[in-house]
Amino acid sequence: MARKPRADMIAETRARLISAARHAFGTVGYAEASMDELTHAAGLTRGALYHHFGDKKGLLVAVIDQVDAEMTVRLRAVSHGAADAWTGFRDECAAYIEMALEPEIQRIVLRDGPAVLGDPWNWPIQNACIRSMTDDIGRLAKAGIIVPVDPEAAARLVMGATQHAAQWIAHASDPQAVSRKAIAAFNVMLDGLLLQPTQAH
Amino acid sequence: MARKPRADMIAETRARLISAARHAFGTVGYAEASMDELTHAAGLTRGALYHHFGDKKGLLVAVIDQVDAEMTVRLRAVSHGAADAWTGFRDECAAYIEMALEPEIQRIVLRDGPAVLGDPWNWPIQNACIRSMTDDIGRLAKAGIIVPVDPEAAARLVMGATQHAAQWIAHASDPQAVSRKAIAAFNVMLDGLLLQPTQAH
DNA sequence: ACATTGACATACGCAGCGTATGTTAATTGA
DNA sequence: TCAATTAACATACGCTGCGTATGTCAATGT
Repeated sequence: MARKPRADMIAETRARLISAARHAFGTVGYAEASMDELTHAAGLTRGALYHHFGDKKGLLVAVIDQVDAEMTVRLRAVSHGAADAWTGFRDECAAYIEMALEPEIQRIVLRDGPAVLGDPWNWPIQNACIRSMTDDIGRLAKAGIIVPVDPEAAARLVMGATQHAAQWIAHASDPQAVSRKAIAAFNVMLDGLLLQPTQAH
Repeated sequence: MARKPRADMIAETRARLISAARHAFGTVGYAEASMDELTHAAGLTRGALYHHFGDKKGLLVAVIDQVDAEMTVRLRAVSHGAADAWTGFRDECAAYIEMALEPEIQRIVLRDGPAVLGDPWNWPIQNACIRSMTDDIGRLAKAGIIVPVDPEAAARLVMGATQHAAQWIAHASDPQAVSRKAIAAFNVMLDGLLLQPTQAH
């Protein structure tokens, strides 16, 4: 019974370590997370950790990869389910704001990741998100829906504004009210991209 | 000779420690900066450091305060020297991008600061910059130059886009070309705020 | 002049990361 | 089927580096 191939055991070990690390990094943060406590919580020792991930940073990379993959799936689902390109783009921005509000994503991907690993422009992380948004904007520009603008530049500006807005909301005393204000201002800025602005704020 | 009052000696000690820390944090980063090396470079020991700043984080706070003060002065100079409110606002945004390109500011204020101290919405840092930009936008809205939008929300979105753009530029293989693209896209977004867009890209 | 405060140095303990070494179980080859 | 080898993990160690406790000496107050 329990005819488990070795590869599955290894995958499970890795998954448990990543899961424990994800929880620790997401709550107390990367710097405060102890490798001893982390591995113990996963029912393992630091030996397993260093065997699989090399060092603490390697573990962080693995965690970020996992979170980023989930983010990409969620974003794709949003943009694919939209009626037209423009609303799809807006929905994707809104979805990104909501994701950036989640403490785990905010802490691990948006703060500790860049601080520990260096800025994300090099590592694969977030490039998936950027690429997705860049493609959307490129299509919108080609279709003549928005003003001709460099797609990647626009995508990066939008993502920057989005992340900032999310952190602002997350730390506000009244997140609901601040969220409304941020979304309203955000829509104004996005309308600025349209060739025929709705001006329907 | 050298009739130095005690207060001046203390101020000089603090200044030397902050200066050494600023250099270390700005080059190798907060996590990799050793307090021993740092204080030794300043001709002192860790005793002085812990006496004045409490702990490593306290030193980081002091460094950030200093850098932030300089940033605020530079931004105010830019906005005060502009012909009209709108160009003043644009100049300020451009100045902020340029500042965010400086490695010291990018690393200490924009990356390590938030990661180590938590998000900046609570500490005084950057609030000066935010306040300055918020005031500008508020005046522009009151004067009917831009669409009615919550000033703080707009300021935060603009700053977010700005910081992101700066990091993009800083890590590009061709910073000049990327900078042009970013500025162009940025102006498009800002024009979206205007009631009578120039559309002169 | 003497007491006191405070600026700074010295010395110590301890946590935590990384590595070197050991142990056990699964896979390979004949 | 049974070595032999490889690889997954545990154990043990050293070292760096932060924070604190203690000591010293100069400057200020009376």
